[in-house]
Amino acid sequence: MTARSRAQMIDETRAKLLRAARAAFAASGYAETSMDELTASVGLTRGALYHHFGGKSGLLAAVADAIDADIDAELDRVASAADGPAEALAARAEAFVLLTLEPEAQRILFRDAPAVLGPRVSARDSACVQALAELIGAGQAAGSLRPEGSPGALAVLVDGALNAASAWVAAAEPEQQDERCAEARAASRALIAALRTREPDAAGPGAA
Amino acid sequence: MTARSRAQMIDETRAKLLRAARAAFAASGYAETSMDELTASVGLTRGALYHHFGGKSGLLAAVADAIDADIDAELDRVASAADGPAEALAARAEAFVLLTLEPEAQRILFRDAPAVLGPRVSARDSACVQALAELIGAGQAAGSLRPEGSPGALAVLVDGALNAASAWVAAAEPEQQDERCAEARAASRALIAALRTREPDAAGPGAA
DNA sequence: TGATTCACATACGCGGCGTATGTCACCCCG
DNA sequence: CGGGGTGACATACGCCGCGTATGTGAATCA
Repeated sequence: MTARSRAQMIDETRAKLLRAARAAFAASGYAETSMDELTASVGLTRGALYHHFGGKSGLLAAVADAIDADIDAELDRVASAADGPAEALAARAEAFVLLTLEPEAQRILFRDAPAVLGPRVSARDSACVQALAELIGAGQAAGSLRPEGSPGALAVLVDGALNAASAWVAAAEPEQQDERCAEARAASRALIAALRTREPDAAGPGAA
Repeated sequence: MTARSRAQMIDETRAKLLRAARAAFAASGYAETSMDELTASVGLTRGALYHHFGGKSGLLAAVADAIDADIDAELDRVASAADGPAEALAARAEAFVLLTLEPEAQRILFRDAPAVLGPRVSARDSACVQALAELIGAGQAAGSLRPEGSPGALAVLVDGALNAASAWVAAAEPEQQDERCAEARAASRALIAALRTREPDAAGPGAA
């Protein structure tokens, strides 16, 4: 029983750091979060931090990865209900704006991580972008999405648009929040709709 | 002659700080730029910095404003040649991706400024977003752009998409840069084209 | 059971920021 | 035209936070 308690302790240490960092970064931001306080808050010191994550930015990267994975998983669940890539794309877009309104995504994924980790990292980051690219490619192949533009590039654009929409909503005063949210979702829907071919797949490819 | 040299000296001090900061922030990033070195490089001390800009972040804000204004002005020139809002929108989008490839825009406008100044500031920042919103509104009114989605929200989305496209190109390895750039421009064109109405303004509203 | 390794804690030094305070030149007004 | 006031900086101080080098005790393995 103690045989594996070693490995368990390690995992738990990592998990504690991750959880605390996720909360602290979301609440106070990366720069304003002291690693001394962070580690002390879970009964550790900075030594553990540097051992497991290599430094403050390594911790940020791990946190960002976790959040991105969570969001992507949730989007997958949402989109799996839709039939056809164009529908799935629309579903993902709509859900994305809502899912990323929390400080975790806003502050960590959209603000701090790109700045600290660099765009190269934050572009690759996205399981979300990957998923978008695949859906767009499938939609183009099925004829339900306009064929102009490569799936990869379009995915980047769409992801950027959705990120901006989400940030725009989150940046609103609480009173305007709901109004902006509706506006942003409508605009997102319009943008995705614009990418679809106007004639349904009349004589187009059959099943999707 | 010395009568106005006082005000001139002040302006020149500000300008020296601005210029040095613009170069240093673009080259090394905000966090890695020491204000001691920055001010010393133009023969001043941090005292001058805090006097004129209130602090490091104030300097960043001033630099970001300047860059944004430069880009917006250039985009205005480009778009003024186009006839009709939809054409102007397309022209701005295409030019935007190219104009923002330099480190000044990439590093300062897209990376550091949003993170340090906050999204509220960096959303408002954009003279560019304003311009997009006006063009979209005009295009919708003229019938050359699809009417779904509010101009304000769509402008945010389009701006986000273009920012992402630009960052995506800039993040590429030098060898892939040209290829990605072409791809990004094509995708941007496709996105804007998708927002246009397919039938020209056949029996639509007359004047803009 | 002893040596080794690993997961942390401790200790140190440095740089950078913000602020409080000082100083000197210019401006205004009597 | 000269003295007080104001503004544009420079100087000095203290603090915090990071990274790294080093120490230590417990668990693992031979």
